[in-house]
Amino acid sequence: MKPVIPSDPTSLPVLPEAVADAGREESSLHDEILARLRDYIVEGNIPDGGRVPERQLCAMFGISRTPLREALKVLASEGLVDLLPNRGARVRQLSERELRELFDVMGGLEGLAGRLACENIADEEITEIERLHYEMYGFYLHRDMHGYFRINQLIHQKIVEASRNVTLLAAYANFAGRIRRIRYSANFARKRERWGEAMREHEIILDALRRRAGSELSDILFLHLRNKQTAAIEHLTETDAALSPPVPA
Amino acid sequence: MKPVIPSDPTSLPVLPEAVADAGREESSLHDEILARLRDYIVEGNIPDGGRVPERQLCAMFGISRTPLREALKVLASEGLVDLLPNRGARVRQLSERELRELFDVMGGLEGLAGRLACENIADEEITEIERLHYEMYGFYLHRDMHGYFRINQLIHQKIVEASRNVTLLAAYANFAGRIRRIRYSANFARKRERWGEAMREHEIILDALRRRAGSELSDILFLHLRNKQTAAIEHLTETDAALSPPVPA
DNA sequence: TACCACCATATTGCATTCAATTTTGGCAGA
DNA sequence: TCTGCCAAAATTGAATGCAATATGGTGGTA
Repeated sequence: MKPVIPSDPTSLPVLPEAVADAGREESSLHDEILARLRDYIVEGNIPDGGRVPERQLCAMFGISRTPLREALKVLASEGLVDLLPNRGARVRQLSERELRELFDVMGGLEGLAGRLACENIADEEITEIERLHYEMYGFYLHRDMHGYFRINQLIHQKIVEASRNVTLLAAYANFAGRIRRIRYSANFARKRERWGEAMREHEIILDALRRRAGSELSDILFLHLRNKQTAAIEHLTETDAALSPPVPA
Repeated sequence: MKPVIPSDPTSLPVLPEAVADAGREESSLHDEILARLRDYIVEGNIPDGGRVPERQLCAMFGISRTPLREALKVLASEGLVDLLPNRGARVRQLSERELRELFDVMGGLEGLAGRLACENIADEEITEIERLHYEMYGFYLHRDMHGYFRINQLIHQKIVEASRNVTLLAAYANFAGRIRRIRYSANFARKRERWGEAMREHEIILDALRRRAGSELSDILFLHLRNKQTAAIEHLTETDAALSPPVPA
């Protein structure tokens, strides 16, 4: 008398987790679905502006429509999808303007994080970030973009964590999720010259953090994100123009 | 065979809107319920940490549990309520720590708004804010706290709007909603000395805005909110100690 | 041939229903 | 009287069903 019978594997592609997670009778199916659906969308499995077919996803996840619809409402409030009355959900496609806005908000949040971090960070955390910084510098010298980016993300994450503000951390994660789709493609957009510039900015960031100059760190972090914004927008408009004609509403 | 029979008015208090809104067959019932429920909670109709009784609210709003539960999920993602598995929703009671964090995030967002406003604000908008500023100063001189506060909120709102960033505007509104309950009670917490201090800060804010000194404005706005934070926390701990013993989980 | 009206189908929104977990009340035993 | 346990009631989580709206296709007319 299992409550959820995983949908017939022969009829529709069932994601592996649908079966694998049967073991962990944790808390709520809703949260599970929410996280899975968010990942599914963020990872780009549905084209920009494409419909999010309720019934199909239900079959895929092996659940009924109720928890899926709840998850969709939450994702809509997070800004990942648009919910048209009586016309279903569509994955929200970010206009260039929204992308700019998101980067600016991320910049503001990181700036805030830096300011707060200067108040609260422990010396050994600074040491850890210094270590990461030099590790990243190594990747820069070896022109290892992948490694560079991994450490880069980690440093920013460490700064946000050092703010000791879990509310900020959650908001940051939320906004980061919204641009993650873009970031995937923009990761390797960095022109060489921008790369060096970013590296220099990171040195200033580290310096300000060492001196615990909150206001200064706030400024440089915002500017750092602004420059990321510019690079991402440039990359996006280039690839957009090359690849995808505007999707009809 | 009407699908929804509005609950018997004699049995439970039905909010007036439940009947009044029958006329405007607008879009989704869900959004309507979401907004109404959010207001209902924000306005403090449910005690801090108290249970949010699904069935009772359904009766009150005259709907079934499905849309209400959807709304609850969204409110949970907004941080207004906690959702305990199999144990229903409780209005999230803000710890002092969370309150501090929220004020800091608000400060960060306002600081960001100020920075962006300096880039984008039109001259006539500055003139308008100046006008509001002097109007507020009048209320200050006449010791009219209510009027002062109204204009104060308006000025901050105008700055956020001048950022020309609707994403930021939405995030700001979200966080503002979370502390609105507190603000209601903290509105009149301002000590006289703090009041003068706030007024001086506002003059610096206006000055930085006039000179479009973004980084400077960002700093002062954050500090301004920090001072508000301190005042609110002081007020809250005072009244908390006086009025309410800690609510058991 | 192009355009519009109309009908069949699919999809969505919400209510209802059912299973499962928690909570409560009571009872027995210490 | 207090404690532990068990059963009944209440409440939640998820599935299903039904009405309303959108979608897509067909036929008729200009």
